[in-house]
Amino acid sequence: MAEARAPRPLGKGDLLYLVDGSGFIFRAYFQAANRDAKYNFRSDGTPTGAVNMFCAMLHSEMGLASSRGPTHFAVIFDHSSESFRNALYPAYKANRTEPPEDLRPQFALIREATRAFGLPCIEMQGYEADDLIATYATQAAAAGAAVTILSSDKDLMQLVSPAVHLRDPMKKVDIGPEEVAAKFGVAPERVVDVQALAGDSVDNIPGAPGIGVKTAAQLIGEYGDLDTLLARAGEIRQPKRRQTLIEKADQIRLSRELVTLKRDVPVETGLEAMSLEKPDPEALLGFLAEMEFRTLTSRIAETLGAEPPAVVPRAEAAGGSGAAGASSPPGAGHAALGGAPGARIDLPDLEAAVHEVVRDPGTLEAWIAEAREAGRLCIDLETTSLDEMVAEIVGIALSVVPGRAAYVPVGHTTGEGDLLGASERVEGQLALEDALARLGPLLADPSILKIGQNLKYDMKVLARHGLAVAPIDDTMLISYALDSGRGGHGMDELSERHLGHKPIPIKELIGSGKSAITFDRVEIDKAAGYAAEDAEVTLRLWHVLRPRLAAERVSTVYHTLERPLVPVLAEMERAGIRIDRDELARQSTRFAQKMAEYEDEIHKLAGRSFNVGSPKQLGEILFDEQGLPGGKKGKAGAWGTGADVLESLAAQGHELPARVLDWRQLSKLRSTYTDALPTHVNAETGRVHTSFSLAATSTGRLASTDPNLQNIPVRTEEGRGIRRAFVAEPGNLILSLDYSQIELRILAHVAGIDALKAAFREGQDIHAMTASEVFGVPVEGMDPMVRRQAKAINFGVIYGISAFGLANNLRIPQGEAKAFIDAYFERFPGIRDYMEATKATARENGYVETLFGRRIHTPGIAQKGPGRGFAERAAINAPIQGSAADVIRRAMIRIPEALAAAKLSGRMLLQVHDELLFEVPEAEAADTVAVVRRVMEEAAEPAVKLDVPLVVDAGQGASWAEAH
DNA sequence: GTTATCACG
DNA sequence: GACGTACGTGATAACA
Repeated sequence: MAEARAPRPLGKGDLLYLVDGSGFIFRAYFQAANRDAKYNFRSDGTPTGAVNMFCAMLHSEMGLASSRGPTHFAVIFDHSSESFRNALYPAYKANRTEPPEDLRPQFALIREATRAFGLPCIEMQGYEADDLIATYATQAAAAGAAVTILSSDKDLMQLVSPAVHLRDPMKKVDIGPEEVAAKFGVAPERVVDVQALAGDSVDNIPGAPGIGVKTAAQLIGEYGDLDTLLARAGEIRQPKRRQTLIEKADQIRLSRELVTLKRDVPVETGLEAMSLEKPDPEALLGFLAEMEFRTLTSRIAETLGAEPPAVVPRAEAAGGSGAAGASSPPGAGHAALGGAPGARIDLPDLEAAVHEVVRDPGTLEAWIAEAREAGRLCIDLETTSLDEMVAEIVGIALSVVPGRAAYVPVGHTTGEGDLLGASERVEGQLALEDALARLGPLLADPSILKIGQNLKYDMKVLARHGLAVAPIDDTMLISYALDSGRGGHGMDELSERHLGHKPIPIKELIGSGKSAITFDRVEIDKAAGYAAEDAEVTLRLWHVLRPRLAAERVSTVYHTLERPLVPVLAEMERAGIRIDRDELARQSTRFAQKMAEYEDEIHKLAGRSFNVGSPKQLGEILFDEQGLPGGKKGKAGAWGTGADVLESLAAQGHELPARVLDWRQLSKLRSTYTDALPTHVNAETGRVHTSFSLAATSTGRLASTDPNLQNIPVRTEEGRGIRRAFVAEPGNLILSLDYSQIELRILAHVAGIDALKAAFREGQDIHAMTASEVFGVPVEGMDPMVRRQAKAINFGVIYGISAFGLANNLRIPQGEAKAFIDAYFERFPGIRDYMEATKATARENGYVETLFGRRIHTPGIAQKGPGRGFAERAAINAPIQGSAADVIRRAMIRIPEALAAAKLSGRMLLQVHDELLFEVPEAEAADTVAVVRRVMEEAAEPAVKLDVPLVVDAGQGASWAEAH
């Protein structure tokens, strides 16, 4: 129950937000149009996009979740286009245009929305919103309160004072007296004088012809104020200006009257009525649900701690029939959707989609026929596990046209499984094998496009049933090609970003954490609503995203680097890699013994027992109790105990940190590798099957998960032992082929550094050569330390070098690091040029590109503050890391066919950024190396002809340790 | 769920 | 002149 509003007078310590409602409306409208105009309608056709954005903006500005938000809040609107100013000057705002057609019906709804939020909604005949804002701001400031006006209208800048600030709701910048002075060149009190002189073409204020803001500010600065200026106009040197000011004095005074806001409007609503209260959930959520804002309804229900009401699409409610089970398409659109793939079409309302549960072969065949007719099909499997190697199919969601989707349940069981696990198959489902037998030919049909979100998952599950899926289009990968760097590419995120719709969270069906159930135990009707929505949303995303590929010139990236990799990775992942569990168990035991010894020693050194694995406790021991030097607390107030800190303490001769480092290394190896890897062995295949994410990184690299096989230890002897457990089947060998220095080679190419290119062509030691050039020492008999430093510089360059970073890495003073960098740039000025050029590109375009055209967006490069340096270094690194990633992708795509053409039976197992791992029959090892090496070294061609050779090193053995 | 740490290229 | 920084990832344990 909402409490009755208690009027609370406003005074010192209070903060009043005054929203320029009319400005907000236009912002909301264009924001919505920008998002995706197609979805800005309620199911009955009422345009609601601006209402939706307006509500979202209000919600965020009210700051209900925060305690530092406003105490008072009001939204002010223009009553009509006429005001007292028209009496003064009939042409006032005469050249304003009519609001857009689809915005006009939203004005009333927006006022309704404001009231639903429980906010005063204020307007007055004869006055503009700005006058009311001026009046309230003046009153509030006089009462000692602070005021923030939410508007981007520069006419309001005259109101700014220490107590009254202006804030642009989109740009989120706060405008105080200093910012006004920066913009107008005068203090806020004199802004009207400047405006009076400069005039305003938007509002049709005449002003002084030939005088703009710059000149006006200069004149006011010189003479103090407008009256003085006009009185002493005769003194002005420039004849033309003098004449204008004398002749147009009346017009200028009139202009000032027009731009000066009225601060004494006889307002009816008092400030006390603006005290901000929590909205009445019933009224607000009711309104939002009526508008059919599903995402906003649930989000706001969450802030209010209330139950979100059901959102029932009007069209459907009016039609009277339930959604599920209806088999005829809604009147909208089927005919309109027959266009070519990716053609621009009008999508029917998402909230009104029809979800059909398919329980008999005939209905499934009807859907299959429809897909054949359309030439495409969106598919999404529901299964019992995220692990494709064990997942059982529970249901299949299909969609052919937006607006309709089907769910074919095949493996649902009774949810009431008791502790004995007794759960029975639910009646009324097609048999899995029957459904797959019918769908199989469709999925393999080369004339039918299969659309999905992360189809690699579905393809792997289907492959276990002997089904192939081709050709495909993957919305996740389309998004990745288009928008890498702009956010994630998961379906829920894409739906919110592009469709303005929040799909049903899986949590609502299966719960989360320990109490989560498997999908087969979800009721069929619930599952259908969820699954059908996913398939339909995916198809809608395809309609929205696919045309952008060509329009934004990233089709080639998608078609040559993303899509063809899907079947290749699916096969690698399905192959898996054999691990020697006994070897890992032996190592684990050895590590455990060693750790126990270290632990005893550590506790003795500390003088008491504690959890060595707790950085917090360790920090207290080292820095509070033992008082060791060099302690630094992080932002959380905890002592830093990272390896770098402990190493420097150990280097000073302290034993405790040295032992902790030893302990930590073993702890890491044991928990992450020797103990965790065996749990990932698949019961059926006896091998470990990682999953490669295609769209996880911003640069085009893959990422390996569950388990991550791209970070198996190699740098230390102890760690390298883990690789002995990655073994080939008897009679086979592990092959490892890796690109030598690929990122530096790409740098030499893109930056066009002749000396580096030549060094690579001649096969020189690139770090030694760098050292020789930078430090002026001969390569022969070089001090290994000097080479190490040059190596660090080379890596630094790839990362967007900074003196701080290099100093940290080499543990040298920052000044020395800077001298190194200066010397380096002195010798290789082209590198600095390249870095500057890359930053400039990123600033101009908002993205950088790899050699193969992959785009990596760099939002954040424009911002000020510490974030920018970050974004700049990422922008420098991205084309280099990304081009290398593209090269190995191209190689991977070609390798299966190259092996097949050479009649070689070896399998590709893993990719580790610049390395590929294979398992091959012993007899084929030499030939396989030859074929793969050739493909890898030529991978850039013919798209790009590198000025430097790519060189691939190869190794082989019974295990990864031997092959590397 | 977030943070600190550490494994890889 | 100060600020805060090497690029890109994922898994684990501790802690809240």
